[in-house]
Amino acid sequence: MQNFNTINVENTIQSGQVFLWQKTDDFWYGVNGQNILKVDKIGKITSFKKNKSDFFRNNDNLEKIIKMISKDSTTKKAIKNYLGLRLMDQDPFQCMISFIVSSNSNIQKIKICLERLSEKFGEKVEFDKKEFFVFPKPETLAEAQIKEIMKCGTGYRSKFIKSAANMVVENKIDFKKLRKYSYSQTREEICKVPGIGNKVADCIMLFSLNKLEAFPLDRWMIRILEKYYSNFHLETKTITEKQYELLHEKIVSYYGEYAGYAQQFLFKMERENFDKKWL
DNA sequence: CCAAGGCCTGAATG
DNA sequence: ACATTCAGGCCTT
Repeated sequence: MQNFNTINVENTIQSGQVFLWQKTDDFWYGVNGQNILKVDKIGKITSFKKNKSDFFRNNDNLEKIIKMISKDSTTKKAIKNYLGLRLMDQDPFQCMISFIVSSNSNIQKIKICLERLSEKFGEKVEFDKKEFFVFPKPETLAEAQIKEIMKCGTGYRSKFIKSAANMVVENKIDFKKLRKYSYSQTREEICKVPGIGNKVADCIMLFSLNKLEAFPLDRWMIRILEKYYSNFHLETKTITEKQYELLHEKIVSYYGEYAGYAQQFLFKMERENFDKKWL
């Protein structure tokens, strides 16, 4: 019996939100900041450290949300096929670095870069008789040489990583505050970080700052919207900042305050149709 | 405000 | 083989 409270762990982890996850036996293990999470097939979490966060957002009213975003046959189909897909509430620093790294890249490479960063700058821990590297702390990356960060394969994004970490250390980016800010206030703040534009900002907000109206518009989402919808398209050839904002406003007025969930269902469906790899 | 080019890197393409 | 293109953007001109 599927109901709205059932979590499809497989689909959730394999939906482009997280990168440092692997499956061993019947469990998924993942790095979440300074913590390691172990998830069974129904989404029950045990962890290396105390885990007080609602990682799978069980407090969201999925029945209400799904009712609200079920606006058309395309969305309904995506929801029907991938019921149990959740948004995750990640460690914000790891999420921020992850999506800075993601720009102009692909999932496989992002994963490798993040693994190397963790190995090089994160602490080695043992959990459940296995070894893991937790995600680097902001201080560590802030103090790291750009040259050394570059060795992880992050290329021109390396200097962004360092200064982003530095802004967190200096409290210019305060995730606790941002979590309480509105969507637009938060976006304004995190877009001050070099390497964070509209798309990366939306990912960080949706996946780690509790901003469910965030709707990341990457190349895939633009393609999806143009394929299935007649009124969601860009007026320009390239994704300019203005056009991004206009399209985002249209989307939110269409789907409502939980638009981010709609994005995740659509993205998952279309990428599966094209048989893209997730991790 | 928009278009165009550059950018690390590695896999895919010709 | 080897060159070119492209990939889940961002920044500068």
